Amino acid sequence: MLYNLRQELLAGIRAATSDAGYDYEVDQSAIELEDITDEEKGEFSSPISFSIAAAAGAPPVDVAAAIADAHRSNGLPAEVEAVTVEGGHINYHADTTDLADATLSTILRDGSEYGTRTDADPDTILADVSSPNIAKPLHVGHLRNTILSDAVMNILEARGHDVTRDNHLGDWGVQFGNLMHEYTEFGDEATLEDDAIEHLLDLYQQFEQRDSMLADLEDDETVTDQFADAVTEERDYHADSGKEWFTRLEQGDEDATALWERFRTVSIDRFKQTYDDLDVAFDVWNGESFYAQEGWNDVIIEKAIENDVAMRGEGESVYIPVYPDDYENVGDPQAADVDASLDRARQMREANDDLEDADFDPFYIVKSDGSTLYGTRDLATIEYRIEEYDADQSVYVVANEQNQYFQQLFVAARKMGYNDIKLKHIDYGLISLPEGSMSTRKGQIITAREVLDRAQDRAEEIIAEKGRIDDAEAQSVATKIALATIKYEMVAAKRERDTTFDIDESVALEGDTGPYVQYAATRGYSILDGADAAPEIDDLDPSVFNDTDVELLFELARYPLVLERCEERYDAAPLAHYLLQLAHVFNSFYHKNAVLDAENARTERLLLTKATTQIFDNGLGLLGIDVLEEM
RNA sequence: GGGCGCGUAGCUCAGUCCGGACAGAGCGUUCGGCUUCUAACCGAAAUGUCGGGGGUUCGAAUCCCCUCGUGCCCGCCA
Repeated sequence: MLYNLRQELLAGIRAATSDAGYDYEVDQSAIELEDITDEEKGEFSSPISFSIAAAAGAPPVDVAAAIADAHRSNGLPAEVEAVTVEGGHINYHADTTDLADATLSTILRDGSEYGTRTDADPDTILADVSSPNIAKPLHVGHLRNTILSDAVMNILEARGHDVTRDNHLGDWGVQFGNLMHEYTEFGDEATLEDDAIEHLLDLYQQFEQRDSMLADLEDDETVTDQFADAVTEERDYHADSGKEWFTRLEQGDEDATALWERFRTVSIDRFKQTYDDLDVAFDVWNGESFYAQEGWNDVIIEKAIENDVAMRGEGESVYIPVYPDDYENVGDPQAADVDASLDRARQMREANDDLEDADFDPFYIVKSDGSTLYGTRDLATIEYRIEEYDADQSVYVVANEQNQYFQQLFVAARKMGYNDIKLKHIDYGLISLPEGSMSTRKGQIITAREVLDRAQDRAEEIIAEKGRIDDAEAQSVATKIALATIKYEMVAAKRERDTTFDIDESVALEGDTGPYVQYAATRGYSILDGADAAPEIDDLDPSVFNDTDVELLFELARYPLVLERCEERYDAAPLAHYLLQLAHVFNSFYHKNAVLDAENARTERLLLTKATTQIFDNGLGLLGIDVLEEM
């Protein structure tokens, strides 16, 4: 209702401004939603009189009064009771009766659909989500990605779009060649059988640590030349063998493929356990290997050369030049403006002996040894998404350390001629630990498993302390609380922010947490349980509502606006904050007001309670958090 | 050196994109509230040079410039 009212008021202000004799372009920012507790400001307010007054040389109060008068005589929306002018602001006061009636009937009618919308022309959105690398365990960073992705995609679906979640596995690349080398050289069949992921991680870390140690030795000036040469030889032996394995894999070699498939299978089996525990799912698992094995990489390389947007470098290498002025608005199909011509790059290359000095970044799609790299696969993914899905948007939930890479990818994609698709990097901040940043290579990680287990243990402890839940149910309730804790924590900070993940703090169940919201919802259910019959909307008498009731009503009414904001930002944090706020208001509501024993507002407050639990259900549901009847 | 973020209460963070009326929460601190729909709760109090400086504006936490601090990226890895 507030959603429509806002649009109606905007049109009204536009007309009133013009009728009052002012020439001013009224846009969306002219109308603001105010805090319900501030009576003076009303529910919506507009400050446009200040800018008009500044230009017209008249006092803002007079301008505001003139616009308000005009609006009044044109006719205010039915839901608006009065328009007032305070210190130059035009304030619209909603009619509480209408607000109550419209909001409650809408929520109770729409039920689980409340807040969602159907888009007549929905976008087909293909999303890279979760995207762990195989042969490594899931860690806290994957937890943030997976949970944030799930919530954002749920919200985009609620906003009417058609979303396909692609768990874009990192299952291709030279790193797996390295791993095959390490396994054939040092691996152990029995250990692999026993705990595949752990063994593969050990081998991976062994390869990386040896390589970086040898690199340090090479640079060490105190060693003899002869020794340094030996070090280089040793380092190249391993690195070359790894590259060779990957090349064999790309060429479909039987042994390489068999080994790779084995690594991949054990990894996916393990990932699925964690995804099940998190209660998230994906529509497709088109890892990077898919695009390589299905020939999409070749399509890209041919197309790039055919369209004359790529040039050849050393050996077999091929790259797309990216100029510094290509980046602006590159994700937006309407506003992107790239220079696909190779002329500038050719001139720059001639003018500079060294490619490093040229004023463009080469976006490589083929390496000098003829193998592909992640950029090739990402372009292939875009091609595939357009061809197979007719995608309107290709979006990527990937940490912000890859910001620059995605900008380059998008430029390269535009140059390839993918001009009608929206490209969006949904970046999020890195998670660090209290003791410093994480690194899989150094072995400093907290696994997703550890986090889930600790949260579960903590939730079970607290349930035992409260002693309200039967032992039989305690564990499943604890699981839901533990998940609420983790999921809320992972989306509560706005995406862009780096966060420190303190496991002890995030399993605390007080204050600004998922369980706080769950608890409020549970209280709602508990109240509804105490009523003999479900309240009927036809029995609603909005005149009995007091300020506390109206405050809650207002929170309920603005839920759709919150989802709109989430869609705009591709973020779930505004929803998480909203639900927290709703929980606060609802907790105050039932503390201040008796519901079941209300003297003259029992039906009305039951309706409010029912509507509130509905929104907890819907909103927490979008965050992937279950509501509990008891806790 | 270049690029991209971030800097708001002791701590963790909303608000910034689209400038408006006294800058908001949670934790922690102090005080009060469970024979009354679950106290995983509620009420009250204290706490701020919105990193600093300049500019634009009737009006700046919000926009622009400079600066300091901090994180990440700058590989024919992903």
